[in-house]
Amino acid sequence: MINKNSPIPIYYQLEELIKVLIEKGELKPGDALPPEREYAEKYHISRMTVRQAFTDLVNEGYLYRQQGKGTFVAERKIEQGLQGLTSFTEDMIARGLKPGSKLVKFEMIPASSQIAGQLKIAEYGPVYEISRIRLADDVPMALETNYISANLIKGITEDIVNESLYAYIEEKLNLRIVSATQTIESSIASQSEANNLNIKKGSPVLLIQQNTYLLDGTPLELVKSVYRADRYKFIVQMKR
Amino acid sequence: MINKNSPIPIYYQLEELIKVLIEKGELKPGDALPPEREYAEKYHISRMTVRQAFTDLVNEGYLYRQQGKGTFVAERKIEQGLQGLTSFTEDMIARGLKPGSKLVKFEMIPASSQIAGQLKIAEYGPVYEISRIRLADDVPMALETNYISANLIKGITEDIVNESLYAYIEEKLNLRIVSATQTIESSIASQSEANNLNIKKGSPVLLIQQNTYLLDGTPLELVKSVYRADRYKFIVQMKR
DNA sequence: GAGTGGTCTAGACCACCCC
DNA sequence: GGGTGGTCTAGACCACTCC
Repeated sequence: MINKNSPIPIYYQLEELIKVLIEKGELKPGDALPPEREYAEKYHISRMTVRQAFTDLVNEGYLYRQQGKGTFVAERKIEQGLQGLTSFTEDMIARGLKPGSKLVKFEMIPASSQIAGQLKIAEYGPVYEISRIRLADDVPMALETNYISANLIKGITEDIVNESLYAYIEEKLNLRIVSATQTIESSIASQSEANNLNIKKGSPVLLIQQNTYLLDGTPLELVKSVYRADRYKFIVQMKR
Repeated sequence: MINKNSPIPIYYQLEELIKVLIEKGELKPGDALPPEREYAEKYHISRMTVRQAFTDLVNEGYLYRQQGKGTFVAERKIEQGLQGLTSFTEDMIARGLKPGSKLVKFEMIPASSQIAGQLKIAEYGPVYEISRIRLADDVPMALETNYISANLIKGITEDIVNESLYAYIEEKLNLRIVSATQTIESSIASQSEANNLNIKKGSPVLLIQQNTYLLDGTPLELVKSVYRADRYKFIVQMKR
C-alpha cells in the first residue's frame, strides 16, 4: 500500500490511501481512524510522517482531531465548485452543467485608472479586455469581462481564449495562480446586460468582481462578471 | 524573545514574534525571512519546530515559500471581515461600522420540513426563530433570521439574544463553531423586507443563507439574511 | 557547489480524555 | 493508568535555485 522507494512522498501516499477509504465508504463520517502510532507501526514509518498526512487531511476538511480522544472522519464535504479557486468551466462542471462560451469582445486597450490600480500597472498601460457570454447547458449564465496586463501575459490570441486561458497561463507561461479576492454584490440588469443574458431589463443579477494573484502577490487579472440570479447562486465554505 | 520553559508552545511564540515584525513593518511584503536553519540556531530550537511556525504562517497567508529560494513575506492580507467565519457584529466592526440590532421576533416554533432537514432534526421538532433588524451606524443593513434547535441550545432568553448569542453558545455551552456554508444569491426586496430595511420595494438585495456546523459536523443553526445591496458587498478570499 | 526548502527518522515528554 | 493527540529534538538525505 505504501511504497517507501517511490518518488511520491510517503505522507502523500498515505493521504491518498485514507481519502480512498473515505470515498469508498469504508470510513464513514464520525468513525475514528486508527491512532497515529498504529499507522506508523503498520507501515514502518515515523509517527511524524503520519501526522503530516493527517494534518493535511484536517486542513482539507476530511478529518478532525480531538485531543485525548482520536482522529475522526468529518461529515461529507460539500461537493461544491467553490471550495477553492475555480474557473467558470470547472465551476459549471462541478454543478453538473455543460459549460460554453461566446466571445463578444477581444481587444487591447489602455488601462483606465481604476483597472490600472487594481492590476498595479501604469495608467494607460496596455491591457487585454476579453468579454464573453458564459453558457451553461447552452443557456446564458453570465457575462464575464477579463482584464489582463498585456505586459505580463504576452501573445494571447482568440484561439487561446476560446480554448482555456487559465491552462495557457499555468502551463505555457508557468505562472502559478494561488489566490483571489472576490467581491459579490446584488444588482439589476442594465439593458445591454439583459440583452446579452436573455433576461428582462431590471431582473436581479449577481455582480462578482474577482482579483486574481500569483504566489508573490502580483495581480494577474481582474474579472467582472454579471450572473443571472435565476440560474446562479454563489456558494462558499468557511472555517474558523 | 523565545521562552523554552513557557507553557506556550515554542512554535506559537515564534509565530507571534514573526507576525509582530510584519505588522511593525520591519519585514515588508516580498522580503526574504532568515532561513529556517538560522532561526533554529539562533533560538536553540529544532528546525522542525521552526518549520511548524512557518507552515502555520503560510496557511494563514502571512508568508509564502519557494523551494530552493527561501521564505518570503506575502502581500498585505486583505483586512476584511470575511477571512473566516464572523458574526454580523464582528463583520461590521471590521468594516469600520457601528453594529446594532433590533429584535423583531423571538419565538419557539415547530420546524418546517425544510428547516428540520437543514438542521438534521425531526420534523416539527422545537426550534427558536429569532428575527432581527441589523443596523450599521444606526441605519438598517440587513434583516436576519436565525433558526436553532431548541434541544441543542437550551435556555435562550431575549437578554442573551440582545447580548451575544455566539458568545453564549461558545462560552457558556462550550460548543465550538468551526465551519459554515454560505449560499449567496441576488434578489429583490418584498414589501415587508423593504419596510424593515427602509428601502423601496423592488430594490436589489443580497440573500445569504448560512448553515453553521460544530466540530463533528452537527448543524448548529441556520441563518437567513437579506442585505441591502446599496450598503453591503460580500467579500471572500480564496486559495487554490 | 553552496544554500534553501521538502521529506523523514526514532525517539521523548506533555496534556487531555476515559475508565 | 492507559491511550490519544500535541509538542519537540537532533540529526539525515533529497530537490531545487542560483552562481
